[in-house]
Amino acid sequence: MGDDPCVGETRRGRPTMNDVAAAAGVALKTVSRVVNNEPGVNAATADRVQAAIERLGYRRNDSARILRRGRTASIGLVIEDVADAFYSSLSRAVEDAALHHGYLLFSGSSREDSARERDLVLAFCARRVDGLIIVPAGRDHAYLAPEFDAGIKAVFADRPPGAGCEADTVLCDNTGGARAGTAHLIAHGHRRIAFLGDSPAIFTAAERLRGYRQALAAAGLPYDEGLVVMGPPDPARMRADLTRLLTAFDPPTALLTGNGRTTVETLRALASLTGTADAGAAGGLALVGFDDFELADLLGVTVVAQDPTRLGRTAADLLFMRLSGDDGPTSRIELATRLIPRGSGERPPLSVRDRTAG
Amino acid sequence: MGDDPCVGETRRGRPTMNDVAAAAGVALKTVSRVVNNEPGVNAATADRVQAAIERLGYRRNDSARILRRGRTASIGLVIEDVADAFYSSLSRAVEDAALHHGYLLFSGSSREDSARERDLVLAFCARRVDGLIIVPAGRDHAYLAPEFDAGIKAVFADRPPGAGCEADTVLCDNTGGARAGTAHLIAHGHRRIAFLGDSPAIFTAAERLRGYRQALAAAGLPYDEGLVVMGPPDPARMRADLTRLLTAFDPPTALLTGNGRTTVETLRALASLTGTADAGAAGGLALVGFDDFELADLLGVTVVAQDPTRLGRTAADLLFMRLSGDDGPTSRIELATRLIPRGSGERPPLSVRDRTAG
DNA sequence: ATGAAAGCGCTAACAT
DNA sequence: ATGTTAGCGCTTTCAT
Repeated sequence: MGDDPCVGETRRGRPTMNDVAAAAGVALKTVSRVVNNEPGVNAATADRVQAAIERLGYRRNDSARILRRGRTASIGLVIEDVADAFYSSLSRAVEDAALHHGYLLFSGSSREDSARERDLVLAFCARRVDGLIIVPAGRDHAYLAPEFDAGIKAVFADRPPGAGCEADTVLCDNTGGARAGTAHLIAHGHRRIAFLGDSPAIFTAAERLRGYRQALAAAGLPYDEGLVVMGPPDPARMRADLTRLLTAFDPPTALLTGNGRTTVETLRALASLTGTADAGAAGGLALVGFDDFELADLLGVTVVAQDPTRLGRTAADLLFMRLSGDDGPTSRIELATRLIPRGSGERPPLSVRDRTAG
Repeated sequence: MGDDPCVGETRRGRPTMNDVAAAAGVALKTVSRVVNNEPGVNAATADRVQAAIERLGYRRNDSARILRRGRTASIGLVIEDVADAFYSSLSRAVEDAALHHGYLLFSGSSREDSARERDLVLAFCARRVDGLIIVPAGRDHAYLAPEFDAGIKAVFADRPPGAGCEADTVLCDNTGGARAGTAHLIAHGHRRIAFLGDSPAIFTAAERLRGYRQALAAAGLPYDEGLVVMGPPDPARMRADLTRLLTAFDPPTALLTGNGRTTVETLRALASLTGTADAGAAGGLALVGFDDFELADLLGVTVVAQDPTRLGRTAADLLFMRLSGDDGPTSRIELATRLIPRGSGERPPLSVRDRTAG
């Protein structure tokens, strides 16, 4: 003690392998071997090095390691909003997979802003993530071309990449799910079914609208634009739209809501409009929600359930296959949805009930 | 075309500043200046460099930059579980703050596992994050000492650090909230109030139990261990415990549930036990939940609301103050809770209602 | 089993 | 306004 190393211990912000080597009286490379569990180090030497590491509080600087090795063992995840239950479940699934493969995760929310999506992706690329899982906000992914050239792997989740961008994609069966939900309402006697969707610029919203129309067409029902409301799930806007719908001359007897937040806001609006606390039955309207949500079971809300966990896991699996060298053609997977009847979607139209009841 | 740079364009995984410099016919440093928007570059030169950057698809390698500069402009966030609404709201607030300050965010979930908490934190430190926001799973943070020595800043959120670890901390007023919730039930005539909390090893669960006891004591009510059930919110276990509680000789007339998941699982269990869909009123029991949750308004559930967004924002503010040089004494902030009456907590005891009704 | 030297791609300090 | 040089902390390659 008292020699050079001691000075080194407080000198810079952090001790380096050099400091550890000096403290342990070995060469830099030996420290590297110990830190990385490489074979070919005498047990006694290794112990000495380990002791120095602990004494100095040494931690390997991964920036330097990454710079040298070229691989970062990290992936980037861009979603729409962590605070949304759908995406937080997806995040968790991706996180689990990353953990399992020994990868670290960068994550960020695009807030449905394509510039922000790009900035996040490029920031992650600047950190040289090995791969990306992207829920795209934008429809132009030309900015990814240099990254792909550089060997970065990307998987798109929930929404496909923009035209011209070839990449693995995992989607939910949006049209099929919306078709099934609509058909379910039709099967229960509804003829005037309103669709309350998110902003039509969002891929999933447009696809679900398509499924709704397909189901109407398949049943020979007319498509009435007056029954379709698309837009971000703003409570005030939705209340106004619902009021308009329900007080119209020929109001809908059933609603199909386009995503979790829309469903929840619809339930709120109905509760306040009809003054009833029993949201599931509000106004006697039938309701099927696209996307399951916490407590939908207690509220008795019939839903077309997606599986965000499976979505995340599938996307991660695909990505890690690419990262382990898979070079096959890109795949596009569509995950099935599942209709869960809980009461709100099985009510017959009010008029029919009136007739049978009266 | 056809000259050296073209070879360079496909040679390595990624073009470097050197490649750009060669392609633009300038020196490395000039490229650096352009990339980093440093002043002192002729507009024409800058354009030439910019063109080369775009042509080659150059992106700065942040690992190299970080290695050289020593600052990473990134922070690490360790929470308990992204898929939990409380923590995903907190995450989003931290993410917003990080974005606002131009920082990138590493995040990970500890799953209530202290080893995993430590691994995540140390992995983030190996990436040389500038700061950390930690919702600790463990109670020993000695492993952070070398990181603190190295100048890493950490803020603890939702739960305090282990003994001997001095760091900024932001908590909710757990005891005060639980006290208020319990007092609310007592004020509505309840004398036998059960407490359903999470595992007692969790700081917040223990604090809330403390608040519950304080309120009982303040009202001169006895503490009955038979009315207290602590444990992770496993549906089956909770059903069994609730059944036992409610079929006991002297059952509680009110419940205080210890966190969001516990509240939700309690509602589920009550709904299935009493066979009623009206979860809020299930069994005629009064109920106050600690922590607000989506749709609690529709279900009419009275809660003691925390503010996870504010928690995250406050923690981030504290961290960024430290990162910008604040070196004052560590602070410990307690955020107030808010009791939101929605019906379930205002019901008088069943026996009293029987008496007045009959 | 151990070590010396080179260099990953960048920025900081110092020329010119 | 532009260029040169050194070196961040590590891994790789090649000795010994």
